[in-house]
Amino acid sequence: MSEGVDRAMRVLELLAREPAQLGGVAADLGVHKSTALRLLQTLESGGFARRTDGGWTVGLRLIDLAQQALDSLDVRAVARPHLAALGRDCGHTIHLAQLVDDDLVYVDKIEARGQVRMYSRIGRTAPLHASGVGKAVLAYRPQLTRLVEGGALPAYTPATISDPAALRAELATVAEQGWAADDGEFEPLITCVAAPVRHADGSVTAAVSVTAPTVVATLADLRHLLPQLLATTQQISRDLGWSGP
Amino acid sequence: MSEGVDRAMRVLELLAREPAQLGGVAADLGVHKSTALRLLQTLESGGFARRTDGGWTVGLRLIDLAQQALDSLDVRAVARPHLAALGRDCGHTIHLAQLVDDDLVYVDKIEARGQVRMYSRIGRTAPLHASGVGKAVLAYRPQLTRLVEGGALPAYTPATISDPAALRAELATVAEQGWAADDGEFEPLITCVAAPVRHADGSVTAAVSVTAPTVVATLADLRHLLPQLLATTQQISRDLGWSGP
DNA sequence: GCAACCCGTTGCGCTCAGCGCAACGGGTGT
DNA sequence: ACACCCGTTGCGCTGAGCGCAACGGGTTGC
Repeated sequence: MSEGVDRAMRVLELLAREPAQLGGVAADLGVHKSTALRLLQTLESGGFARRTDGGWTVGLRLIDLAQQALDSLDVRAVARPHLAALGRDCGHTIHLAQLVDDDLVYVDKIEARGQVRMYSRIGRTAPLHASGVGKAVLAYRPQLTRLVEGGALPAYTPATISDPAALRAELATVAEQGWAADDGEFEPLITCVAAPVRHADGSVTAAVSVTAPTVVATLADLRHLLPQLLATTQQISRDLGWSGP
Repeated sequence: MSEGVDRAMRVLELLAREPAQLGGVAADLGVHKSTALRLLQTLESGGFARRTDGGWTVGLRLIDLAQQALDSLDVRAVARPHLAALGRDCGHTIHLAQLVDDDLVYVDKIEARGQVRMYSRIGRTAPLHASGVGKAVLAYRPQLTRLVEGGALPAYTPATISDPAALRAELATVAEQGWAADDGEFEPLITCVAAPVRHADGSVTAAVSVTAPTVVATLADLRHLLPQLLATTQQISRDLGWSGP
């Protein structure tokens, strides 16, 4: 474990939240100002941090590298045009989430018209038991389902499914119908429908969702979009080499 | 200068390009495998690197932090809905580039329908003398123009303006007409029109462009979109607090 | 089935990279 | 003019981090 590198990551976590002055960085790390300064100077030399009027902020090289890493994800590259088309057709926010180890991470997002604020952001994880994309993936991964059921099922809203038996029943329904819904289970007043994306070998490691605030579209409204959603995820799956049902 | 942190940044540069095995990382850094392994383990503990079947790759925490840093850019948040609307209206790729110190960096991009490959990517810098957004910013920043003219003006294509006097004349035209064009000056067969974005104090530190391959739209075609582009950049400027001409 | 090879990994002794301290220059506020 | 705070640098000291040697495991070739 490298102490300097650990500190550097903590600095970047801090600066991503908001710019900070040297004294604030030193205090946050619990080191002398000269130590913090040298660390920031090193990060600056690599483009990972930069100076602003107010102090220090995240450097653009970090942003460039992150974008490069995102662009190299196969699923995202293949899915992008399909997601864009679906977004144009239905006018709602579209998400693509991919399983990474045991976490489901948003890797693409087509935002709807108008300023709709929601939790999801590229790079953030989706709760497996309390999101449409999460349930759309869990329904086809029994081993991961057991892992999730064996852990805590936090109740984010009154609608969250926190009972393992209820979750199992819900996932059986999802598997049967081929899609999942989220009716305010993670964020109140945000609903979505989601469907799984299959890899060439048929395994499910990603999912797509159509999401909207309930003032814009109710779950019933979104269900009308299931044909387009399913067509989209099947097309993405075929483009990934899946030979179909 | 922290050697460990410097190495960590170099590892991330490597992994963003493509996943690598431990031996490859050690060789690239010029250190022992045990040293490289400990460094990777540290990065993994912070979520900046993760293991894959093939070795090591960039971790999703890095992507999340980068997205968070992007989301905190005022210009981007304000501009986003306007760029989306412009993209819908004209059907071409829209860029937002912001000046950071003396570099102009793409901070947002609305991609057109269809798979159009071009150099620009969020996080990458645009060449100031050889791009529409670059010239749209330079035209209003005499000091930066002097800096650019005093340096090299690389010729990326036969159309690149490499002569300082010719660039000065071009920038005078841009200032007069209020917009810039790029007719294959950076990438052959890629054209755009661009206009500056003003901050509350009237200064120019960002620009928006409408870009297309010439097989899709010629420069003459894009010029027809100038009214919408100018309306968009003026609206963004007003939303940033600019009181107008 | 066995040997050779390569991978990732860990414990440990040694040393120099990185630490905090003290001092500095500069800007701001009273 | 003085006090305060900021960012910054040189330097002596020490423990964090280095490479080495050895390990376990998987794969390949014979």
